[in-house]
Amino acid sequence: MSGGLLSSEEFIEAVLGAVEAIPPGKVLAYGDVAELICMGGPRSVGKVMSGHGAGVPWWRVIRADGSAASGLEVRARREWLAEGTPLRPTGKVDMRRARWDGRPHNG
DNA sequence: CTCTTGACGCCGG
DNA sequence: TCCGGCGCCAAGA
Repeated sequence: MSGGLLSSEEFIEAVLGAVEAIPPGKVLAYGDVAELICMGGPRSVGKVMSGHGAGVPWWRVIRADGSAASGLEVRARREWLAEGTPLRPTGKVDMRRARWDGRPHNG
């Protein structure tokens, strides 16, 4: 099954795995996810989220400026409020406080 | 191979 | 803060 090189499914699994690992109240930018899994780029991550993000906490993956994806602003805001994600007066996520460092919060 | 299109990112004005 | 421009990565026509 392995074509040798990275299959698209592996990339998809890597992205979804990283997203599931984000603790509640924290977020990652699309580019952060790409760096975390050392694969692809922000555009590619967005592509995966668009097609396979329904089963993971998609609201924890946002733009680098703290805003949610187009069409999902309202739903995302609801989730952010529900799990206590640090928000700015502008309605965007406070990236400075909410950005996940990538390490288990248990420590 | 070239052009266009995305749940993107950074810089300038 | 709002826009426009350019770069980046992958897929489709």
